[in-house]
Amino acid sequence: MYQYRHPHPSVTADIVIFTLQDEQLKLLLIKRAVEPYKGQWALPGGFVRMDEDLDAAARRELAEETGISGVYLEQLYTFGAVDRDPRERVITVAYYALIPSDRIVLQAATDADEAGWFAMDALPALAFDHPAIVDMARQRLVAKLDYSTIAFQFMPETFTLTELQRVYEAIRQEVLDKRNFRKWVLALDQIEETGEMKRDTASRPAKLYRVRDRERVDIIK
Amino acid sequence: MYQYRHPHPSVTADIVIFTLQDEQLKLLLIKRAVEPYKGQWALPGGFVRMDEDLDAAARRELAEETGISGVYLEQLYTFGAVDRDPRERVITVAYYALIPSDRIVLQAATDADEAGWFAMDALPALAFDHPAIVDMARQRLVAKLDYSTIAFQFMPETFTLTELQRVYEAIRQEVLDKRNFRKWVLALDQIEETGEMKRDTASRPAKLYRVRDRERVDIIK
DNA sequence: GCCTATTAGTGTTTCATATACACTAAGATA
DNA sequence: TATCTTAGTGTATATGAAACACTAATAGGC
Repeated sequence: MYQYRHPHPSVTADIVIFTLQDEQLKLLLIKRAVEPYKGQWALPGGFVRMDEDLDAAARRELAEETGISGVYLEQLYTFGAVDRDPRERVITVAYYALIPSDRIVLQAATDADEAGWFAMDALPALAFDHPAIVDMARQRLVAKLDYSTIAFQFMPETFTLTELQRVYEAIRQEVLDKRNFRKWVLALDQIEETGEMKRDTASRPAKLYRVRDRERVDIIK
Repeated sequence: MYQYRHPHPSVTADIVIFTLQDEQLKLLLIKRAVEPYKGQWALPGGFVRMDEDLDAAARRELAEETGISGVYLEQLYTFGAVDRDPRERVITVAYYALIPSDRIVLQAATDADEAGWFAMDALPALAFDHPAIVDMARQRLVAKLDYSTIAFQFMPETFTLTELQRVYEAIRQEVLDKRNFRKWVLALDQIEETGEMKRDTASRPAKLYRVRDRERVDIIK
C-alpha cells in the first residue's frame, strides 16, 4: 500500500489513434473488459507509471495496444473533470497518434480483449468523456492540416500525389482541385520523386514520391 | 492518511500570468518560501484538490496569488517529466492567463511571501522546469496573436488604436505599420468606437474604442 | 494669440498568394 | 486498335498583404 498525507488523483494517458484506410479517417478503439463501462468501446490508455514520462506512457500504451512504435505522437489536452471517472479521481493526459496506412497491424497483436478500427463518421458509443477527447483530437488534426506538414505522417514509404490528395480530402471532408493541390504540396518542398512509378494499376502509371524527412513535422505559412 | 494500492503522482496547476505594463510583456512570479528552490522565483500554482476541476484549480490559484478573477485562462500543456520535482512525482497542468493592464493589483493582495512582475526579457532564475513552461507559453501567445483575437484580453475597458498597436508590437517584438494595422484590426469587426476621446494627452486627442464582446476570443482567418 | 512639438488619422499602389478552370498523355484491357 | 481510366500540366483572375507620406488636432511655450 502507498500512503500519502493528502489525497492524490490517478493519472492516465489515453491515445486517439488515427489512420487512413479506404480513403476514410479511422480510429482505433478497444472494448473494455472491466467495469465501469464494461463491454463499451473506449480509447486505448492506462495508468502513467511513476518511473516514466508522460510521453513514454503514451508510447507504451500505443505499443501495447497496437504493436506500433516510432510514429507521430503529440499531447492533445489534459482532461480532469471531477466526475469523469465514477470510481475515483482520474486525470487523463490525452495524446493523439498518426499511423501510416501501411503500418496498421493485425488486431491479434493487441493487448485488449477486442480492438477495431472505426470510421470517424460511424463511431460506436464511447466510455467516459472519450467523445469529447475524440472531438478535440479531430479538430486539432483538421487545424494542423492547414498550418503544418502533419498529414505526411499518414503516408507509407512511397505514395502518389493522388493518394496524398485523397488523405487531405478525407480529413477535410471536401474535394480539392488537382492542379492547385499539386502546385501547393510540391511548393512545400517536403516530398521528392523516388524515380519509380506505381504500376499495379489499370491505367496510366503515377510517379511515386517519398517524404524527405519523415521525422519532421514543419509549421508552414 | 490516504492509502492506495498503486503509487499516485501529485498533480498541480501552475499558471503563467501575462500582462502588459509600460509597453512591455510581463509575467507574475512568486518567491518560494519553502524548499525545494526556497528563495527562488517560480510560477504561481498549487495542488489540484480532489473536488475541483483543473480549470477551477487554476482559477483558484490565480485568485489566491493575485486577487484577480474573471480573466482569460487557457490550458497550455501538461508537464510530467519524472524528475521535474526532486521531492516526489509531480505532474503539473500548466495554464496561462492574460490580465488587462488596468487590473494589475497590488502585490499586497497576493498570497505568497513576495510576488512581482518581471519583463519577459529580464526574468530571474526560475525554479523547477518553469523556464520551459514560460517559454512554451510565450510561443503560444505569439502564435495566437496571428490567428485569434486573444490580444484584446490585455486591453482595459477603453483604449486607443495606438495603445492596441503597442500591445501587438510588444508581444511580437517588431514595429508595425500604423495604417495597415488599423485597417486590419478594424476589419476584424471586434472593436467599436465609444464616442469618447482620450484627452489627458499633450497632443491630438485619440478616439477611444472598446471590445464588442470581451468574453469572446475568436479564431480569425 | 501664434508658433512649435507631438501624436492621430487617413488611401492608393504594388506584390504575392489563392482560386478557378479543361485538355492531353500513358498504360491496361477488350 | 479502340476504349477506358487515371496522371499530369498552365494561365488568367481575384483576393489579401505590404509599402509608403502627408494633413489634422490639441497642449504648451513664447
